[in-house]
Amino acid sequence: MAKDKTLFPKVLSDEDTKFVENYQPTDYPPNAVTADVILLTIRSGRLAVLLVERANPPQSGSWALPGGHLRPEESIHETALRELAEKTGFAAEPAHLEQLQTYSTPGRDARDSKMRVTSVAYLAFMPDPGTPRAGSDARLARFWAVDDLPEFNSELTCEDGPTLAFDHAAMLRDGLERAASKLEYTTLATAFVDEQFTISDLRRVYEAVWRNSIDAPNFSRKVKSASGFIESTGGKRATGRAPAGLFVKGEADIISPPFFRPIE
Amino acid sequence: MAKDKTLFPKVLSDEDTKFVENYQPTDYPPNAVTADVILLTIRSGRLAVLLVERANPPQSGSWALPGGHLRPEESIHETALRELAEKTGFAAEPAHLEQLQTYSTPGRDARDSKMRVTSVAYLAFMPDPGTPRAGSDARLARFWAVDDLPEFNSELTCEDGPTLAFDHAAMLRDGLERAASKLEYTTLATAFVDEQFTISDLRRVYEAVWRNSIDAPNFSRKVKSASGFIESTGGKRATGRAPAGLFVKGEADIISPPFFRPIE
DNA sequence: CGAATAGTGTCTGTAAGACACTATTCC
DNA sequence: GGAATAGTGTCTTACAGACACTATTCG
Repeated sequence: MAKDKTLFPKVLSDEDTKFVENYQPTDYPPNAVTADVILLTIRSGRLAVLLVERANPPQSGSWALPGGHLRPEESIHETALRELAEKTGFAAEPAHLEQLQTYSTPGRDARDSKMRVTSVAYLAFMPDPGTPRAGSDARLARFWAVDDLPEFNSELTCEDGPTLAFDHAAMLRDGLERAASKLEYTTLATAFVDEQFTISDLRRVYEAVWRNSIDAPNFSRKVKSASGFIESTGGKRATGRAPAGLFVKGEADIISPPFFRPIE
Repeated sequence: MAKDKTLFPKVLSDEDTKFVENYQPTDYPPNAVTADVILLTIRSGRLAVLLVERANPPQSGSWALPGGHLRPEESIHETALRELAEKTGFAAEPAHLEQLQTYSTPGRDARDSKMRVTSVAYLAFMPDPGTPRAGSDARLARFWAVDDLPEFNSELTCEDGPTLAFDHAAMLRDGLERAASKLEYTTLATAFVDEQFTISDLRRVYEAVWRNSIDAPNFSRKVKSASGFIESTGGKRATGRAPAGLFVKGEADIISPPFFRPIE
């Protein structure tokens, strides 16, 4: 189809072939491109983000989102997945990974005086994957509940938890907003829970991400009537007090009509 | 405030100062970072996008979104504004400019074999600014109605209009979707009209971007009841048959409750 | 039994969309 | 008058949210 032709022109014009042959990358100002990943999960009913303690400069010793440099042969999306695996030792890919935004303000990285560093932030969701193990140039890797981060909870001070390196606090802020908004009109809440889940599991995802409480009866009816959101397995889980129906994700990606956050 | 500290660390640690001093950009694979702008406007009731005919390789002679390289001292946002001004000669900045997405698939640019080219796409809205004049490395610059582009109208063939260079068709597709969705929950439709406008002007923006027709009576009531969307100037415009009330943009940026596109 | 959770039914307010109807201007 | 546009009123349907109520399990 035509899309392939524009995306990957297999045949270059003679002019372009010559142009590329004579092209000297060193004639241009140097740039670095990196991917940083905001991996969110739900732990004990609280929204948590994966952070690593940096082992190397710049900002060695401070906490940051896992990330690293684009390699010549990979897409930036692949960079995000690779860095996540390297820095945390998770075998499983996140249930959802999407590009968030690109950050390039001059001065955001100490190296900017010699080479501009442009970072593409990615947003990822997955069920609680347990404890990460720090890899490559990370000293530590762990999940932090978002409201245990001083920059996201005005009741805490810098002494109470990590403050973030670079502009990663801004990235996280944008990621949290995107996550909250995505739950409104997509079925991505299911990316936070196991393959089989109860409606209450799903409701707790919404409550953690939206930081509010939701009327359980109304939520239950809404989810069941949104076509393609969830499908009953017929099974029951007796973990709580009353046995709850078990469900799996349906085929739909979009909720119609959307669920709305209460207006703040 | 804390945000400034993380974004622009004025004081580097000794370790970081040393690290930056010893940093050799040429030790790393070369990268280029560019900004490409999807500038949308409404012309004769139709949604139109600004394209330039490329004067230089790669893909010289084909039509593309205006764009160019990040310079060492500027943010990528500033690159977008600068390239737009250079390539089209518009004195006025667009009424709205936001980052859309970053494109980095290997092979998207012929130069990728020597240096990866990562492009940050921007989405811009403005009232019809008249005819652009081609500047810097553009042979021609003009607006194209989106449904005069063969890649966006299945009834046209390549003979009937320009097909887009690189992956710019994918960018435009994403931009159109973003624009349509932004009109649902923001007041950005006002970025397409002059400072003073009638409710029908605003409705025609929605109709052009959403590619549908909207019931005028319902639209009128909805816009007027959405607090902060528009404010009456008291004036009237007699251009049409019946005189229509004139309005300016209100202080709100978000429409609550949102306007919804009809489900396709 | 009492507490906690799962799930039902029912009511109210708000808003979207359909559409009949009136008002104003230009030809 | 007739066509085009601007703007009103009103009706139906749908859904969000409040909340009373029942059912099931564990301590």
